[in-house]
Amino acid sequence: MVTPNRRRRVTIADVASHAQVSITAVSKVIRNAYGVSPAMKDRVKTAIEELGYRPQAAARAMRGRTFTIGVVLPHIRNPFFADILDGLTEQLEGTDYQAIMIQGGVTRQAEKRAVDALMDRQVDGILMVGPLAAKTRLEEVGRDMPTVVLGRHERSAVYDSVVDDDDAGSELVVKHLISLGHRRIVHITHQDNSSARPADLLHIIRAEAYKRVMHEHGLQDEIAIAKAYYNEEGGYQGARELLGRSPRPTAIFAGADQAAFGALAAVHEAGLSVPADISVAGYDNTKLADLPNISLTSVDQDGAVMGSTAARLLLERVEGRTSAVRFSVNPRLVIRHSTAPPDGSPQTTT
Amino acid sequence: MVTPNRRRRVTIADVASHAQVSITAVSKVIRNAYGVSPAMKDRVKTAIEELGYRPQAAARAMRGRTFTIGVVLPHIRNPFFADILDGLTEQLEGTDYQAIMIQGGVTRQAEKRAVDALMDRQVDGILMVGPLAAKTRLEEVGRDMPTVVLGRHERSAVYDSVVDDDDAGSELVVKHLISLGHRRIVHITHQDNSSARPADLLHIIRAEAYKRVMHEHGLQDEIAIAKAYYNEEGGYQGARELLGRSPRPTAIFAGADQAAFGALAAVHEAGLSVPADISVAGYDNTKLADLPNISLTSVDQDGAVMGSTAARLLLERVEGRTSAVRFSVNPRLVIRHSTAPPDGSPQTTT
DNA sequence: TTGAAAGCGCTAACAA
DNA sequence: TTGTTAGCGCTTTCAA
Repeated sequence: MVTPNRRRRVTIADVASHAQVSITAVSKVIRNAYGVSPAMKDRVKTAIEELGYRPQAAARAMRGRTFTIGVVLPHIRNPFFADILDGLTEQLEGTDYQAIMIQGGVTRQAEKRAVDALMDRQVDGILMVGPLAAKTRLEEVGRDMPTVVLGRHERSAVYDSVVDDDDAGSELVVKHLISLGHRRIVHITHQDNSSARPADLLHIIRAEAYKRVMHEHGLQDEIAIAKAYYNEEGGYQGARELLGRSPRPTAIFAGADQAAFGALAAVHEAGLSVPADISVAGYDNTKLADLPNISLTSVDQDGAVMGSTAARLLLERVEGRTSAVRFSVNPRLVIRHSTAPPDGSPQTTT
Repeated sequence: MVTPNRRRRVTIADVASHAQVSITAVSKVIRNAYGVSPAMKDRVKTAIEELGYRPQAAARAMRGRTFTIGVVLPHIRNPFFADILDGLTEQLEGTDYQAIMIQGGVTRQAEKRAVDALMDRQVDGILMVGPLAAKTRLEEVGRDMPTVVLGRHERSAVYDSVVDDDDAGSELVVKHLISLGHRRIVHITHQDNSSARPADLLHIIRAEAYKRVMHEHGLQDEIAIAKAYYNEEGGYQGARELLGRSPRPTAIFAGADQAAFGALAAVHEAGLSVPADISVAGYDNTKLADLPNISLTSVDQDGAVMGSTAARLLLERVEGRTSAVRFSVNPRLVIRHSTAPPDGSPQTTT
């Protein structure tokens, strides 16, 4: 037994007395502030090393920053969020900032609790990924602290936005299916719990783009949308509902890969095969979509770039920027084996 | 524009003056401490409501708790972690505690940074999921604060452990394959970056159990293990390596579902079909394993129970328990369509 | 039952 | 360049 019980943490005062300097001097060194001689800096740094001193975020928070970025994720089950987080982590690497995550959950109430929890903990900035809250609430948060919102399309003057061009991405999928010769193309969208203006939500935008493109190709009578969830279960339920239509659709466009996986399950269960009997496409281009036995046609939105950009914007705000910035990534269609012309019809181009 | 710029946060002093009581009184009320009359309590609660007061964690941290539980996850790409987190969140619901997550990464150095970051932020307790650190380091953490370690098998007197019986789980899979008539059963394990004693790591235990059962059935000459990673890419690489053996194995047991998905990809790519040409099994029983077009035989370890237990143990420690507790869940084999007798051989039972 | 006051570890204004 | 000192918002003795 090396140490008996909980040991007292080394404080700035310990470092000061060990280095025989004032507390201020130590504070200046750890903050890289002006007005310290190289000699002083050395002595202090040595003392810090020797004692293994680390500043306590709580004490710093009382006067200044916590060097903490709070990230609110609805949940961690969507692998796309991992890409975002990777980009964010990479961008924060080398800075003094640390990202902490918190689950926002699937209700606005839980999400508010999560955001409040981050504010209570005095994070320096907050990144909200696909939040449910209304714009007014987001602006409330944005007024209280540096804020970046990822995945919502409204424009605000008080927080920054990072989005994918969901309208363009959705259009890519639908046009691809139409060019393969499909007409009975159906869509699985997300049943949200949001109080946002519908037009600002990515799943609504994807669904609207689907409708728009169908219209533009004279296929308005074929439009059919299942409202489920962007997850396996939702995709399964949605596909079951849509497969029950008569005549049966020849292509399913799920608004997210996770839902597309569920749709694939429903299709198999119905004794149909992909893509011979029915084509399936998703959105997000998750790693799983690339597995040969799934090989799902999907839309790639660069999550890592979204994450690193969000981090950069957040740090800029922490450093003082107050003007709002909006960043948009361009989606890219990744065609795989889950989409093909409908039963033997020749491939045509529109 | 409702508020001009960053508004000052409501403090305990604001509440006190608004309620015309002392700061101490307010403090007592928010802590549910003894010695407050119901009348006082009412007045204070009303004032808190009216002002929308929320205690600042940083200030509380200077004297007492932060009501924060820190969770270190290697990454968030493994859906099994989501199950753990769900259990943890549910258990914390209703308490004043909030869980925050931080990515530990894949190197010991990054993991240490993450743990240090949590300590700097004065979390009340820490849950480490599948850490890479050596036992000595874990005990160091455990001596400094309430600690629960999930997924590591060593026994410690200073922190609690939550584990799956990986030996039993692995045995279930291998015996299942043997009973189907397989002999050339190979295994994909994880190439770790840990400085832990090998025997304490779950992937080593799974691999050792595989070897043990093979031995027990006289199949020691068929043992073959690929060291890759517990993710899609690793499973793909590992399976490619193992499929190159001659004669070709008839069954692949991947130590994790994620790796099994990659293995399925490699098998398909090799022009083989599952389970006709080769059986594949995984571990973790993730949601994806249940999709009909994957239908992966896997081992279920109840992640939600592990997560909620971890939270319970952590809160007990925060409340003062110092004796160490170890909790183990029993794995359960879930047989699906990815495993079957090898090419037409009759099903036998061992 | 109530409240005054000290102090947690740090930052920053100010003085030397 | 260096150090003194006044808080930041809470909790917790201790006295009234």
